[in-house]
Amino acid sequence: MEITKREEEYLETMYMLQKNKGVIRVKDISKKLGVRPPSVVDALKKLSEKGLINYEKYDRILLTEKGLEIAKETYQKHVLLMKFFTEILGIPPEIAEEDACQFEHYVHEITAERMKEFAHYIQEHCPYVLKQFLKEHMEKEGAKAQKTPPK
Amino acid sequence: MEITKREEEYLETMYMLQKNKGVIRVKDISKKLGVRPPSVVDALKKLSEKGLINYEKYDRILLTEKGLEIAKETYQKHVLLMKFFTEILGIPPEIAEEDACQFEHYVHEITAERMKEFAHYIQEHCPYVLKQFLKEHMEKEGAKAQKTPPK
DNA sequence: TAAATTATTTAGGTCAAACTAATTCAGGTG
DNA sequence: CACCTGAATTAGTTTGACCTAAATAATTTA
Repeated sequence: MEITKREEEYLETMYMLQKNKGVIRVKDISKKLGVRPPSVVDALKKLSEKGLINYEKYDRILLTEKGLEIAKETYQKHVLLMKFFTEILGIPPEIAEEDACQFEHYVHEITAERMKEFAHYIQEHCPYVLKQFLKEHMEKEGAKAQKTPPK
Repeated sequence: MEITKREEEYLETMYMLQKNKGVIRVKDISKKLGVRPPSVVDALKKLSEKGLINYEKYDRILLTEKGLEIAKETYQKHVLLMKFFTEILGIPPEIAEEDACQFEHYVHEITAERMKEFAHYIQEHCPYVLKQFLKEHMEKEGAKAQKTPPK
């Protein structure tokens, strides 16, 4: 039983819903992933067969031990990538989000780990250089944001 | 006519074959992408319909203007990501290769661009810190490499 | 509690991307 | 030139991931 990238994404989404809303509903998964409810149900059936969630129709959805493990790993990579993209590279959150959402499913463990280490290392050893880099590159977006003036 | 990630990958592969071998053959695409020849032929037909290659069966394969453009863009992202992973993070080439091969199809323009700028910036403003970081992290792999002693 | 609304599920497709087995073509050799 | 081999192609399937339309269950509300 192989697990696909997309299934990983479903698990991660369910994990976050569980954390934030307390329950996992088809409708919310559907909204988060931008797919229609029937697609979610298809996915739930497969995940259930693979023993990654407990799912009986019209009943509440729960991640199993194994499912939770995968979801957490994925989520951690997501967080780590987000931090790197926003705090080191200064990428705007919405864009960083999309990049992280894809890369988290492909990136090797070693690369993810190294990105985290690098971030710490730079923040520790040359914080001013980093600050300067971010300042120079985030002015642009600041300017863009001004184009749609408040109020 | 949308172009898929996989089609982008086919185009990039063909571009590299063109550059390295002078001609593009089904067999070589097949080998590079790890798929069987019939799958390649399927892909070629679609790419042809989309006007990204010139393809008549049993005849030589050529990228069109548009196909070449996409191939080059993808290839450039690939190179840039490879540099970042190997020169900044110190990831071993084979692993960096796989990460780049996926991410190149998803990464936003701005993120890719920023990675390049960041690399230059760091190499310029704190080369010694970077050297030290790479040194510390590449010893491990050096050690691993020793496990299979030469000769 | 019966009716209306909303959520979920089933049934039946589509499309991309792969596969195997079988066929056709092209180039090189006896 | 006929044959052989390897490359390319066709035909027919499979699987993952999605969709729409229709049916069913659950929940809210009058």
